[in-house]
Amino acid sequence: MAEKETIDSPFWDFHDKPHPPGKAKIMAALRTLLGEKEFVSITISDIARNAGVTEALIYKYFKDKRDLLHQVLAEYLNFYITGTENEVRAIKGPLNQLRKLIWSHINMYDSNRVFARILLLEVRNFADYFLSDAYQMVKRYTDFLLAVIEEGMKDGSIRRDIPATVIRQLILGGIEHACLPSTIFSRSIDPVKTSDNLCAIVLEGITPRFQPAKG
Amino acid sequence: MAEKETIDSPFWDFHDKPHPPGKAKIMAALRTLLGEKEFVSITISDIARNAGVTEALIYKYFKDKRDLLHQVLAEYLNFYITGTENEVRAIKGPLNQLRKLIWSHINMYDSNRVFARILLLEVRNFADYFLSDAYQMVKRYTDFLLAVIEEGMKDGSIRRDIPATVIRQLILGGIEHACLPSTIFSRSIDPVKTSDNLCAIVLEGITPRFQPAKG
Amino acid sequence: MAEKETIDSPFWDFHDKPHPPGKAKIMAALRTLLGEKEFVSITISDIARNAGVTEALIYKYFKDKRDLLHQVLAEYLNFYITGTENEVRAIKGPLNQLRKLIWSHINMYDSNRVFARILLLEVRNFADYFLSDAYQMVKRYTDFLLAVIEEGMKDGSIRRDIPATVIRQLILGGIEHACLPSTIFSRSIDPVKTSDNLCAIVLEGITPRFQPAKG
Amino acid sequence: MAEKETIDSPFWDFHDKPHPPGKAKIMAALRTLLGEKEFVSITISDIARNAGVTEALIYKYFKDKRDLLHQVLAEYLNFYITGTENEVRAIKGPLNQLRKLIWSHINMYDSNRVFARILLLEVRNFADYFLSDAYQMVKRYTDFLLAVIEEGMKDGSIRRDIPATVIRQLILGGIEHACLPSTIFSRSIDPVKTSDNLCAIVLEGITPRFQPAKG
DNA sequence: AATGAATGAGAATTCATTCAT
DNA sequence: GATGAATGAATTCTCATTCAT
Repeated sequence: MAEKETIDSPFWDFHDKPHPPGKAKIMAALRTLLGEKEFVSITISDIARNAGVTEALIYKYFKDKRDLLHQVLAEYLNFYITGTENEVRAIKGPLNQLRKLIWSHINMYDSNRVFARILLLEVRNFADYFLSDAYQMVKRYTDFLLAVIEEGMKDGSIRRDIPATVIRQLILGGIEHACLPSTIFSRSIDPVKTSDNLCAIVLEGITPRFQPAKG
Repeated sequence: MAEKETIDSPFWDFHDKPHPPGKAKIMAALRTLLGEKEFVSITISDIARNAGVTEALIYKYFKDKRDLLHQVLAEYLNFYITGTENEVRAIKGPLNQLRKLIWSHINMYDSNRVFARILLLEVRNFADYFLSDAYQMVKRYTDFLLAVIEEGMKDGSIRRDIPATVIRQLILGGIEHACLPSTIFSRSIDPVKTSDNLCAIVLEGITPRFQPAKG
Repeated sequence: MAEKETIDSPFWDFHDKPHPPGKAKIMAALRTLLGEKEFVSITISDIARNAGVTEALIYKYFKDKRDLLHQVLAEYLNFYITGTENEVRAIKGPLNQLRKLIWSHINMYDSNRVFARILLLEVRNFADYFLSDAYQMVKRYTDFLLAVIEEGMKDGSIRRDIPATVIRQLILGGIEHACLPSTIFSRSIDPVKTSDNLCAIVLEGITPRFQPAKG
Repeated sequence: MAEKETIDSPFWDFHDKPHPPGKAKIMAALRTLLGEKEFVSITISDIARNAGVTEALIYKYFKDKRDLLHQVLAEYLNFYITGTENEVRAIKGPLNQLRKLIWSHINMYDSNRVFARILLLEVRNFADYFLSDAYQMVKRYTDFLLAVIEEGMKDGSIRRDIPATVIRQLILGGIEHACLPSTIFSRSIDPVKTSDNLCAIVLEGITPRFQPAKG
């Protein structure tokens, strides 16, 4: 998962126009605090103190507390999704690509609890999330996943009698199902084992097979 | 799961001395509100308004907001556990009893989302829960489960080389794993299918079997 | 200080018509609690709990919290003043009577911190005190003190060129001055030494003396 | 006692960086209210109303009600102590300095009842006082007093056979004893007479004297 | 680009008190 | 003579947010 980049430069530098220092400090502060407690119990005052800026500055850059969360999320998602897309494209064969995607996704949840919790828990109940850039990034990601599946249908490696969107739902649901409890109770996930298990079931189910001759 | 009783009389009437009207209204109000939003975002003022009482009355009957939650929980658990114990005792054979228990448990989570969410999510992070009556009820329940397992060991229907507490943990963990995601995202659970799956794995694993002759 | 009575029967039984049990328990509870904390931080609920009665009963017998305080005070003052008057009357000579009075007063403050604090601190800032029975008792006491002084003026043992009320004020002020710091900081008072010191100054000042022949 | 400064500029302007207007108004409001009633019965809402600010602003500048009290106190003490130190240093001879110190102290209690009451009564029962800046100022003051005494020992004007700290305790205890009742009952103190009396006893006791030849 | 000052709305909790029975 | 149920007004404190500079 893009080890190169994380060593040279963290994902929050990955921008055309880098953030002004204050904005960057604020986002970093929220990231830090999310590692310590839930979003609801993080206060603007916490964030400001942690960032070494005044509370007012937060409202210069962000509409409100949730907007800050969404921007932090979008930034991370942009980093993760862009990286993953590139890596996946470098692989041959839709099934192998799916494997890679599933592993990457689970591995991301495991190695980045903060974002796992935000994505799986904090963000979904609020309407404004679905209007945010972060949600746009997620859509870009699921569109990419869909494209991989459709590619597999086109080249015959994935059965065509189940709608691609259903298959996508199955995969995303499976990942979620596998990672949610660990995320909630802060247990670690074994990404290899978990993705292997999931692939065993899912890939088995979606690949076409010889019709066994009846009778 | 004691359908009969829920028709004639709801579980919150199940008491020798019924609650004073105000207390009952408060508990009912919390139950209602928990169906609408998370515990953290329910305010005392919400509860009071919903119950049609003053905020002060809540503090007459409950130490604080969490104590109210625990009492609501304890009341429900008392109802559920007592009912389940009776039904399970009426069944012959520890394995059948386990089956019944597992199904009841999952079915309770499915048909009572509010309590499922409280038990699986809201309550665990706070120390005072473990001092509450509600937790005592849970302990009574898990003791009962343990007793069923031990009974099975005694009569030979459950293997004796795994500690009973480990088996219990396996069952409870399996139930949790199966129900948590549905609970969080308010999806419905298919209790029969879910418990069948779980039983298939668990019961298979804990019943003794003929040693296949080697070679 | 009336040891006999305190052994046979405590002062709160000293009434023509004894209190109904609930009332007695309430007053006893306040007395107890005053030994533990300030009046302001004693709640009606504290008192009720301590007395083993309901809060409502307190309002059956007392207009409000301060009225309860005043009644407790009045009861004690009645006991103390009646006892002291009798003892003082049994003594011959106004100067000896004054001595006795001063000692008794100081000794009461020392051996009964609760009442010392109430009288010296809690009660004075509130207008309703001066309308209470307790204040009437205090007036009876200071009247008695005045009478002793006037008796001394009549029989020539006390000088007549200072108004009796001024002398009384001197005595009461002296007692207060001597006892207040100990009361506030919960130090013990040595009644004998303290009253001896006070008498040395006061009695010296108020007794008539030979006019030294001038020049 | 630095009369000059109190005319030109009140002590609460004595700072390098003056307080923000809101903070100053809050502190002034508490000072005012302390002249009217006890600290315990002054509410945050009282203070805010009196200062013409919102209650929330109080918590911007002060941790809580007691912290506000301590800061008000510290500010006054800083003013008083600094002024007194300077005046005392301008005097020659430790005994004269002690005289000045004692008079200043008593005079301060007399002319500034509000602070006298806080220092003598309100503040002592609470642990956090002893962690406050105000207490640090008091310590600075008593250290200064000790230094004067030790200076006197060095130059032979104060006897060396009593520990300096004991002498200090004697002086401070004497002042307290002399001022407490007047403070509580809002009577005025005569600083000259009171300090003369105190000095008569104390200075007499601590100066070395010719040993009278025995026999 | 950033700050300092201030706010309004509302959170949990406390407490003296009332009243019908 | 005593209780059980309930209240209203206050209290301390929190927090997201705004705005002039």
